[in-house]
Amino acid sequence: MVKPGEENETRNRILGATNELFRRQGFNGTSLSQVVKVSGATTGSVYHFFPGGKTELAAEVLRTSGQVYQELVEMIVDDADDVAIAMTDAFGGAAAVLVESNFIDPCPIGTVAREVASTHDDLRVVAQEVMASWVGSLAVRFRDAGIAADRADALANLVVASIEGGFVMARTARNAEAFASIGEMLREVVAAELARVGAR
Amino acid sequence: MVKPGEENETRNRILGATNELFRRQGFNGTSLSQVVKVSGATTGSVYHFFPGGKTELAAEVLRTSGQVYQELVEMIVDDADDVAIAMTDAFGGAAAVLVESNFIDPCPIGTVAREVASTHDDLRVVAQEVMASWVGSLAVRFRDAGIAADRADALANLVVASIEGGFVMARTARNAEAFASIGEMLREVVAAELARVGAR
DNA sequence: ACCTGTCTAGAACGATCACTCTAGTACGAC
DNA sequence: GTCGTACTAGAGTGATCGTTCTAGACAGGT
Repeated sequence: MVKPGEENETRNRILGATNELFRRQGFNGTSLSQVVKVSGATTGSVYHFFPGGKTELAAEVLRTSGQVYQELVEMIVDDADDVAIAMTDAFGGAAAVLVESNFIDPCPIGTVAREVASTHDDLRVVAQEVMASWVGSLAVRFRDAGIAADRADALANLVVASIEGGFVMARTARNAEAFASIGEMLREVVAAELARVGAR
Repeated sequence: MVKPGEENETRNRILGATNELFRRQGFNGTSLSQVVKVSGATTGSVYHFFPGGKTELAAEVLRTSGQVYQELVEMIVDDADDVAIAMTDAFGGAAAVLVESNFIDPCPIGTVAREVASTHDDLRVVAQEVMASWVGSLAVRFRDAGIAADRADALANLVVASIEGGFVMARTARNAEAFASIGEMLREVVAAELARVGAR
């Protein structure tokens, strides 16, 4: 019996395996038989924990991994000397992860979102909520640094788009140099904005 | 009998149908039976023109649509008053296409690239060549506007990443406002770079 | 001891996948 | 006319897909 709030180990193994498989192959490229094999669970367990099947499983993967990424970025920003430096910290860290993982996609959300946006509206909405949350979280921190609300929103959108696009490019080229250089450009852009508002 | 260099109509219908299907559903989400149905061709014709099957068909779609996009962007840049204005022109145009097409993906390359980068290395290489060509084409135009080579490269990478990431966000949110705002931010970034080199 | 609910186990289902194969049509060359 | 090539046509292949289903294991609560 699992107490409320407590996490089930098999369920977590299924989520972890699916996350990794999505990052390599996307949603349509990943079969439940692969999930069963990699996670070490059985078909029965998968449908026990995710009665809605592959779609429900995917939704949960997007939500959990979206939150992990948000918390990671927030930690990086809050630990940095200012929000401009945080850009190179975040992009540099992600670049290192890309190289270490042999250019597996660092994040399943962008891939899955683009695959299913026209075919699985429920998954599209989940991905949209996750991305909106990222943008909102970043915008708050830009505002806290003294940047006006509308500029903070525009900046946050640019940063999130650059991360997603940078993942595509780095993964495709199997090379993270361009990715790191994007982080450096964003550092300059944010720094210029901070200088404009005479901040910090 | 098709003369050399002449284009075959059925082949083009197959390519066009596959392009559209990839933009809605990606590579793994699109079946050859769908391609056959939408194009009005037959399985025999598909394998006649693309003996390598789905992979060869996909490679050809990526190449042709990559070239179309490159020529479009080059036209926009060359028609604009300067490379900064070209940013809002390009992003504004793409935003309009997004809305008109009901947020079908404007471009199959990013989606397919991310799906298959770990599983179909030949397709990954094709996508990489296409993206590298985009970056190169943009970088040349930034250099022509007086921007130093390394800055031009970094700027071009940022722009291409922002386009790809912007597509993901707009398609997921079914809303192109953030996409257009990214174009405006890039216009400012490029304009600042032009001002720095005292150009044009 | 015996429920009850949670979770595991995996065979089986019909549908669909990418792909192959054989047969046929259309047409220019000669 | 009759060849050869380009192309169309679609039934058939085995494999694998997402999902369902039945059966059983294991744990408290009573």
